[in-house]
Amino acid sequence: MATKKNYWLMKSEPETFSIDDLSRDQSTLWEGVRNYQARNFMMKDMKVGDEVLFYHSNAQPPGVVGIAKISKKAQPDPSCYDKKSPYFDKKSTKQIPRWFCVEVSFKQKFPELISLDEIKQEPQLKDMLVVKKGQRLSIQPVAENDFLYLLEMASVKMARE
DNA sequence: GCCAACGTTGGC
DNA sequence: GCCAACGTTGGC
Repeated sequence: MATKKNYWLMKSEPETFSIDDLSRDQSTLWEGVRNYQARNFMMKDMKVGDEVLFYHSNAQPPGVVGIAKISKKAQPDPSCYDKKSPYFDKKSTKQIPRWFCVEVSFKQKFPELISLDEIKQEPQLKDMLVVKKGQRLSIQPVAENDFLYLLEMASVKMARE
């Protein structure tokens, strides 16, 4: 069992749930993940205290808008039992839940987003999954170095203002 | 709105 | 277990 802190990138469409929504609510259950790879990251690898790059997808421009942290480990995703929810899944039962979600808490909103384009322009960040073509996973692991480098980019921007 | 890149489903 | 058809994601 790893004790070292892990880093992640989590995508959300701002029209559905933005960094401002998280800032207002302070914490949220990350419901609606219906991809096994993403689910497995939440179930197996995410720990309370892990830090998260909050990413706006389908946005103009798309990019990292702030920082969040994992505040509760994975639990069965309540939205898969809700017939009215777009995330309802009749194959998921209370006895054998198929989908899980973690709780994510607000940490910080960047004064200015780090756009996908800027990330692509940094040779340092070329291994980040988010810049790779066809990488659609909504939850991605992030290397510590890349996480820190991105924070540095955010603080440089801050200082410039 | 388009479409490439995937992931999932279901017939066989 | 293969694979075609279909659905989704998400940048552009």
